[in-house]
Amino acid sequence: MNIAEVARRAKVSTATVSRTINHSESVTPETAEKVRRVIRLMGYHPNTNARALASGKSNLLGLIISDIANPFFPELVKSFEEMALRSGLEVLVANTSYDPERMVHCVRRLMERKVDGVAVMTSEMDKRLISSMLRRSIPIVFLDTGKVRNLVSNIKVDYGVGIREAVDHLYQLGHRRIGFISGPSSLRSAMTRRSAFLKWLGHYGLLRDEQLVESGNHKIDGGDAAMRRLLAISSRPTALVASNDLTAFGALRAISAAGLRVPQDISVVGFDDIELCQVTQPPLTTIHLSRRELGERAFEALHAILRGSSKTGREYRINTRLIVRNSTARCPGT
Amino acid sequence: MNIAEVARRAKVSTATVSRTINHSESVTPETAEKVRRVIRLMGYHPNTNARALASGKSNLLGLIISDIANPFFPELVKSFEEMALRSGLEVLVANTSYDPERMVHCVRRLMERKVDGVAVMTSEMDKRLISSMLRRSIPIVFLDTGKVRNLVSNIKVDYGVGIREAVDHLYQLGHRRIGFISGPSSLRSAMTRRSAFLKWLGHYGLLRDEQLVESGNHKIDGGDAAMRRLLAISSRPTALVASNDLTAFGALRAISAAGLRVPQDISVVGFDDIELCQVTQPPLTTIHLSRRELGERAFEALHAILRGSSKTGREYRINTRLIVRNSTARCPGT
DNA sequence: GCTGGGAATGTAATCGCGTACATGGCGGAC
DNA sequence: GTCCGCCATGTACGCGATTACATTCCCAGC
Repeated sequence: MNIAEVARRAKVSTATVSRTINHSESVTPETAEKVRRVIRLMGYHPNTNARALASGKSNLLGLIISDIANPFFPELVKSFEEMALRSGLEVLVANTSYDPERMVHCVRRLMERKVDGVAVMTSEMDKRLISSMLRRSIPIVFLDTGKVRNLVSNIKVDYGVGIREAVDHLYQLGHRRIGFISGPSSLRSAMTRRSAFLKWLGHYGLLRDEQLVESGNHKIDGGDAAMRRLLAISSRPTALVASNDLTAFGALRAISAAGLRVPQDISVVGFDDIELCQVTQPPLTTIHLSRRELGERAFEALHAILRGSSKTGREYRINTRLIVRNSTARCPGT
Repeated sequence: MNIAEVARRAKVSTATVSRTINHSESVTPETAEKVRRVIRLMGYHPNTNARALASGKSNLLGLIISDIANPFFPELVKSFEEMALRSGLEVLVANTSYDPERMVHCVRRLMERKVDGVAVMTSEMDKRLISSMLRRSIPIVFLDTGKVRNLVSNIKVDYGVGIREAVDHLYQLGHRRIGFISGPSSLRSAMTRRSAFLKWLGHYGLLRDEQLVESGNHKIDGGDAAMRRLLAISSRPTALVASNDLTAFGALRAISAAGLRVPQDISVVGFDDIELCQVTQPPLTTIHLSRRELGERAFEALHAILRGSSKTGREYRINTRLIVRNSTARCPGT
C-alpha cells in the first residue's frame, strides 16, 4: 500500500498524490478531494522513512536530557512533545545518564535519524559534537550553556532572582546562618546556583568564615548525607537552601532523623518546585523554575529557526521566583 | 557521505560495505577490516531512514504510556530504553494523555515509522488498532490487558499478593474499618486493584454496609478530595489503602489538613512504591510494583518475538509485595 | 587439463517517496 | 485564427541503503 497504488486508484499520478499530501504547489480542489477520499478509503499512511529519505527532513526533533527518572525532566519532556505534536513534529528523547560518552552516542543516533533539530537540556556538550551537528545544519538550543550564533539558540535561566528572593525571605525571618547544599560540581547550572547564592549572601552581609556550604548530588541520598554533615557543625545553620528539591527532600529526611522539626527548628528552601513539593510534610518552600515553560521555549527556539526566516539563534530568558509554603518560619530565638 | 563513497574509497562494492556493516553473509576478514578502517576514517554513519526503507526494519520500538509526568512511568521508560539500547534498538515514546483518540494517533505515528514492535503500557486499546498492527506483523506486549496469542505477549501483574499482604498487615495491627481510594473507573488496572482489595476484605470478614470506598483519579488532588470525603463519615476508617502512591500522598495531605496524624490516628498504605514514598513524612508503607522489572519484561517480551524462533507470545508475571514503612501503626484504642 | 561447485564479491533492482523538469490544455491578447 | 504563457498534472530520477541474482575466482576431483 504505497503512493503508487493511491495514484492508480485515484487515477492521477504519484506526483499529484504527493502534492496533495504535502499541500505543496497547486492542486485543483476537486482532484485534491478525490485523492483524499481514496486515501481515507484505503487507510493509507505515507512511509515516514521514505519521506525522510527523499526529502532529507525527518520531522523529528531530538531532545537530550540527563535522566528521565529525575523528576525535573518529565514535565519538560511532556511540554516539549506537546508543542512538537501541535506542529506535526515528533520527538526522540535521549537519556545521557549524566555520562559524556553516552551523550556522544545519543547525538550520533539522533544524527543518523536525521533529526531536524536538537534541544540539549543537559549540562555542557563537547564542542566537537556541536560542530559536527552544525556542519549538518542541525539547529540546536541549549539550556544555559550555549553561545547564541547561527543555528544556535540558548535559554538563559535567571537563577539569581529566585535565589535572591529566597535569601531575602530567610533574612526577613531573622535567619543569619543560612546553609547551602549544592549539586555536583560537574554541573554548570549547579555551580551557577551556588555562586548566585553566595553572591546574595554577601549582599546581605551573611558570608562567614565557617563553611555552611556542602555539596550533594542532586538526589535524595546526597541531600540527606550533606544535611547530616551540616547538622554536625557546632553552630549549625538555622536555615537551608538546597540546589534542587530532591536535595531538599533528603535534607528534610536527615533533619527529621536528627529529631529536629521543620520549620520550627530549621527552615528549608528547595529549588525547581517539582510537583511533590506540595506533598511533603511540611510542604516545601521552594524556588520555582517552570519546566513547562522550559520545554515550550526550547521548542519555540527550534521551531523559529526551522520555520522562521532567519537562521540566527537568539537568547530566551526564563525567570525563577520564590514560592513560600510551610517549610520556612521565623528563626528560633528571634 | 554515503555507502557508495565508502565503497569507492575502500575499492569494493556497496554490497560488500553493506555486508560488513551488517555482519551478514560472508566477507573475508581482511576486506572487512579494510572497509571498517575506511568507515572509521571517514566518520561514516549509515542513514537510518534508507536502511529502514530498504530493509523494512527500523530498529525502533514503540513504547506507549499514559503520561510521562506520572511518576509511575519514567522508571519504566528508563529501564525499557536501557534494555533496548543494549540490543542496539531505539525507543520512540508516545504519550496518550489517557485519551483514546490520542492513542489512535500514537499508534498511527508508530506504524508510519515502521516500528518493529510496540509495548502498550496503558490501559485498554481499541481492538481495531490492535488488529491493524498485527496485520502488519508488529509484535505487541500489553500490560495486564492482552490475551496471549500469535505476536502478542502479556505482562500480568499479580496485584492480589501485595494487596492481601496489606490487608493482612492492617488486620494484624487491629484495624477493622479499612477504607480504599480507587483510581478512575475507566482504568482496568485500577478496577483490578479495587476488586482485589474487596476480595481480601471479604476474606477477613471486614466487608461492611457503610461505604468506605471512594474513588480518586490516581493523582494527588483526587486522593486529597476522596480522603476528605472519607474523613467526613461518622465512623471514619482507621486505615486506608490507596490505589496508587499519588493518591496516598493526597490522602496524607487531607489527613494532615484535618488535624489528624499518620500513623497515630490513621494508617495509610499506598501502591506502586515510587521513589518519593521514602521522603514523605512519615515514609509511606506501600505495595511495591517494580517499574524497572516491568520495563525489562516488556522489552524481553518483544525481543523474544523479534529475535526468537517462535512468533507466539507468552505470559509474563510480575509480583507485588508490601513494603512496611512508617505510615502504618496499631489501630488507636486497641 | 577440464569441470563443477562453493565462497567472495559485484551488479543492479528495489524500497516509497519528493521534486525538477516535461507536457498538455486552455484562455486571453493580438 | 494563432500564439504565448500559465496552471494543473505527469514522467522519471534520485535519496541511501538492502539484497536477489550474476559473476569471478580458486580449488578439488576426475
